[in-house]
Amino acid sequence: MEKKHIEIVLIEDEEDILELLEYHLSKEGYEVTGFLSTENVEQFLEEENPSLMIVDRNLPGMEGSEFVWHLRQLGYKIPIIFLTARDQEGDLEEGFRCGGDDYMTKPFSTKELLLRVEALLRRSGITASSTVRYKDLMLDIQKHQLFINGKPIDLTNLEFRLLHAFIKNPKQPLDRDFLRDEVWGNDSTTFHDKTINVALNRLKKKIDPSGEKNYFAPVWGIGYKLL
Amino acid sequence: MEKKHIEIVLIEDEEDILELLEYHLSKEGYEVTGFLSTENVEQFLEEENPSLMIVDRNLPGMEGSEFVWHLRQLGYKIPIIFLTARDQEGDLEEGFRCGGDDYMTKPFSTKELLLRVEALLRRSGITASSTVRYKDLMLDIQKHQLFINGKPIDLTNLEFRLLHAFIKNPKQPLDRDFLRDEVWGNDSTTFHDKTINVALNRLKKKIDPSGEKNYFAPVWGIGYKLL
DNA sequence: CAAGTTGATAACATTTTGGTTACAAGGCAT
DNA sequence: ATGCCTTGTAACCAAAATGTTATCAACTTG
Repeated sequence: MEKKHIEIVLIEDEEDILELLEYHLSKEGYEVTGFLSTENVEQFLEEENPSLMIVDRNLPGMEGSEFVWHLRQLGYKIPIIFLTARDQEGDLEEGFRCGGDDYMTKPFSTKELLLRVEALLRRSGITASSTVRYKDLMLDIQKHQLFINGKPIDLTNLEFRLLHAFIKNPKQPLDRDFLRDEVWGNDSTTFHDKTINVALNRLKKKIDPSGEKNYFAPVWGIGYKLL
Repeated sequence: MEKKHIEIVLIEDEEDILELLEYHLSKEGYEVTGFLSTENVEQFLEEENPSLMIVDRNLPGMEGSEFVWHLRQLGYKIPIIFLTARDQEGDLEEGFRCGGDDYMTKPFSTKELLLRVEALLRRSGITASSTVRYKDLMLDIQKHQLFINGKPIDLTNLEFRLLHAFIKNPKQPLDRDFLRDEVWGNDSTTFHDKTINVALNRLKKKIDPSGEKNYFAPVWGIGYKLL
């Protein structure tokens, strides 16, 4: 698996399990840092900026949930998955209450953990894949390349930013001010009314020359929306 | 439990379970809308703007995961929790792959479901529904769109502002000066008496062409009110 | 009921906004 | 520098929204 450049912190006092999880997560392309206790983790968080944490509830010294609560108090918003050997509801509730996002009971399947990691990263807006899709449009963020039903379409820089803005907010009317900020940058003092019209027109013509797909619809007096 | 003004959609074909979950979620203060199949759900999503969906994987007609995949293709980002009676890893993987955020296997504890709902809402940043309602009128502020009994009605900008002013102050006579300020903006120096009449007339005709609903009533010498 | 005032409605005029095209200015690679 | 590509600007037209005016109906008051 290729590198994803997504950092995951793993806190687990049973060394076997720690190593096993490190192995599987690394194999998936995540950059994993393992800890046997909560010690030094806070310092690590100050320096690095990991995307997700997997924490055992049952740790020596400070309890996992207590530690997470502490982090949340400090303002850390990092997504957290709890692991636990116990299965009582009280524990589960405590785990969620202190700010956990997901909770898995040992023994669990590695596959499920990986899926939950992925889902949580997705929901948190940390995209492993560098592509965004909408209907038959697929936008490769890194390559600045659009694919329509797999067919590559070259976009200019402006067209790319514009389409990206719309795909990020599908079905929503985006008003002209928003688009000006998002696509052109708010620094422009002189900004002509029709600049957006023309830019969108060019984009429409490029991604749908025959005009049969109707990707965009004008919202009168507001702006445009992606259907 | 007091109202939270958070809307949850529930799709589950076993009526017992549907009712049970509706009961528990309502008791927590959520506004729940239950469906026995995926039918009509898409239309519902167009009109309302729920914050979360709970979907059975095993539905008559369209599979739950297939349906969710479909929604994701259309650009819906709504958080989704899957329910399933099955327990094979393949199913679980499919559930996450098609865009689910969490996955619970029946039988599960209601408590855990509630906790997971809460955690997912927290992580998603709860979107307070941007709608205003009055009787069978529902105004979606973000979409700039009016729905009457679920049927979308396109409004012009002026009509939208006008109706918004009335829905914000239902049953209250709004005088012409107030409406001028609120809807037209107080900067207009030349403002004809009949402008408001004509504008409201157009609005009335658009939202109630047959004139049977009688949304508005004139208040002689003052202005109008929404009944 | 009569007169005056206000509202409803329809037709028309004006203004605002979007679509489209052509052209010009600037950037970038050869 | 030359030529191509990108992007902004302007001009024009079309469409939509909104304003204006005129006429008639409804209401209020004496």
